[in-house]
Amino acid sequence: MEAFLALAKALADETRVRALMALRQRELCLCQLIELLGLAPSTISKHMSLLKQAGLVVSRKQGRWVHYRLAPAFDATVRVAQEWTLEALARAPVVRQDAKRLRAILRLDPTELCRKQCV
Amino acid sequence: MEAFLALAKALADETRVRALMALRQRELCLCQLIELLGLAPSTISKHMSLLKQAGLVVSRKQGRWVHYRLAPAFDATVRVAQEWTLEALARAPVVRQDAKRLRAILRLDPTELCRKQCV
DNA sequence: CTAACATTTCGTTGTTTGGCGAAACAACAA
DNA sequence: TTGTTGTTTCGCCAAACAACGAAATGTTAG
Repeated sequence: MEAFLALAKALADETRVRALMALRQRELCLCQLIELLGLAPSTISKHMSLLKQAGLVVSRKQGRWVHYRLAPAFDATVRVAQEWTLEALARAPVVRQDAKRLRAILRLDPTELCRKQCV
Repeated sequence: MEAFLALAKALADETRVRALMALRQRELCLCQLIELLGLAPSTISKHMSLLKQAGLVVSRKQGRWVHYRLAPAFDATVRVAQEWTLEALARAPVVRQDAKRLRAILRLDPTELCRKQCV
């Protein structure tokens, strides 16, 4: 029950599901998610931490950067939650818009991107 | 996105998913859910209203009583949400205990139940 | 009609949650 | 070392939410 509620709560916030959808194709580092979602670093960090605790994403530290990607779901409940979300939101306007903006963000140099955010 | 978030939020509360699980086999009237879940009538009513708005349950008015049952899910997103929940929580201790208590509630003599039992 | 009763709505209260900024932390660079 | 930088933690505030009781609603019984 606890694990299920953690999943449902993780999916009950628009910012978090937008982040989740952005990870569909590739892993992203926190600064890229910050740029995409337009919220404070501490806020995004907290959201990603919640998604991680629920088992929906995993993180990988590479130097100073933390990369997030969809969790390989060994657990059936997590896998169904992921599939449910991906399927339900694939055509949502916000998600499509994010996908477009993400392509632009990925064209930028990650280092420059982070520097830009520090201003 | 709105409909998805309504579903996720509806499933992000233990009382509501317990109610949902109790409706697996048969429809129940509000007073039976009140008895099962042990909360105030107004609280349960509000929870059921939320589940209904999300599309997870439907209600049927019969006399003074309102019966709730799982919604026949024509919408794929709703159906997957229902299946995800039913599958994930089928073996949860609280849910099993509720199922047991529910059998007792359904066995109670209507007269003794005064305000709680439905015909 | 009036009374009784199941349910809903409304207003209040205490808790949870999402947001931010400042400071702490961690990893690299000079 | 010292400074820079990406991320996280902490403390705070405002909004959202779950719970209750009282009052309103709607329905059947007398």
